[in-house]
Amino acid sequence: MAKGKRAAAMAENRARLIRAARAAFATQGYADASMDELTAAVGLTRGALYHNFEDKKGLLWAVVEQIDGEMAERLRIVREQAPNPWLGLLAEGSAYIEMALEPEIQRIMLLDGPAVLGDPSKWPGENACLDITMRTIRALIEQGIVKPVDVEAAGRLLNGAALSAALWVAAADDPKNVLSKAVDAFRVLASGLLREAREPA
Amino acid sequence: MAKGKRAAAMAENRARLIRAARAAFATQGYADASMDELTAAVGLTRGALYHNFEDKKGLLWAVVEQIDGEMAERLRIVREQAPNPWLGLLAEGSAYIEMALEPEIQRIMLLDGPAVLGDPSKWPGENACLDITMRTIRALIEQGIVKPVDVEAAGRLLNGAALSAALWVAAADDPKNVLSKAVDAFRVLASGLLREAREPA
DNA sequence: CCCCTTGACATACGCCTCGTATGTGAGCGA
DNA sequence: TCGCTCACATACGAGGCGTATGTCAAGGGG
Repeated sequence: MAKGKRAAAMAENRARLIRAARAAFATQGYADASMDELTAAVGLTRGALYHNFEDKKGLLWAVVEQIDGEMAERLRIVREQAPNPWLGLLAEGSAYIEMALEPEIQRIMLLDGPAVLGDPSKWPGENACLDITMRTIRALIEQGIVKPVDVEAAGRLLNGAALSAALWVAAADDPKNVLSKAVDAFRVLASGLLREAREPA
Repeated sequence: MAKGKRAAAMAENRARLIRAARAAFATQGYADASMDELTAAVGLTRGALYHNFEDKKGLLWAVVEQIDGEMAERLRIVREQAPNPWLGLLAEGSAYIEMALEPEIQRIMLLDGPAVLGDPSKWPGENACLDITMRTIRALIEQGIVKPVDVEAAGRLLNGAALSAALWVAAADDPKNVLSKAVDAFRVLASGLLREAREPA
């Protein structure tokens, strides 16, 4: 039981730093987040940071990977609960839009992440959200519900549309009203993928 | 003739600083661009910068406004050259995607801009690109070509899809091939807006 | 013609932050 | 028990931003 005492403590501290970083990055933004304050908030110093992570960017990488995994899991659940694949795709889109309303996701994943770490399509973990969308589209094409479009292209554009919608909703004075408009528009655009003009039951 | 000698020189210096900032921000990114180097590159010092602009962010604001205006003008020309409004909308989308391939636009307008200045939908100049797209959609709805969707919602999602496509193309190893896939997918999504399943001649 | 004000810019300074190099004390093997 | 290792703290240097202060040309009044 006294086996990995050091390692366990280190993992605990890593987790604490990541938790603090999520909060700091989300509220102050990456650039304005001070590593001194961040580490002190969990009773450590910058020494711990640069021992556990490569640098400030490395900490952001860790945060992004964690959030990315959480988002993918949530999207997976939403899709599996839908009555059919097509509605699953639409539900994914809505869920994505709603997730992007959360300040943490918006700030870290959609604003600072791309600016600091570069294009999300090159992130390791392959941007799990996109991966799920693509899988759904592929399945719909195989079932003949969706036109035989390029899967990656369609997935990326759909995600982009949802993201844009989310940012719009997030910045709106009247989020509820705007949210419904955004979801409607998303469905209209997505319907362009359908082989038949009418949606499947 | 010797009337506004001071003012003219100042305008000239302002323009030079903005030009230098466009280059520096595009190549190094906003955060890594040193104001000392930037001003020295045009034979000035930071004193001139903080006299002409509020601060580093203020310089970015000026750069963003300038680029935004240029993009709007280019989009306007593309739209006007199209044979009909619907093709104009598609051409705008393609043009937008292609513009986002330019490192300057990509880095400043799509990455650092939103991260530093906040959501683009709140930028003054109203994000002229979006404005044009919305006007086109409104006209198409009035002509009965496009479904009566919410104009702003449709415009924002279309722009978002195009933006996402652009980032994808920009980061691709094989830009040419990916570009055509992206444009195809954009047209498929846009076709969801059509009242009739088939495109107008 | 001189002086004085104004404004555009340069210079100098303080503060903060990041990254690294060095110190230190607890844990684990021999 | 001795000593090595490693996780972390401390100390230091470099650089960047923003501001306060200095300076010199341009223009107006006497």
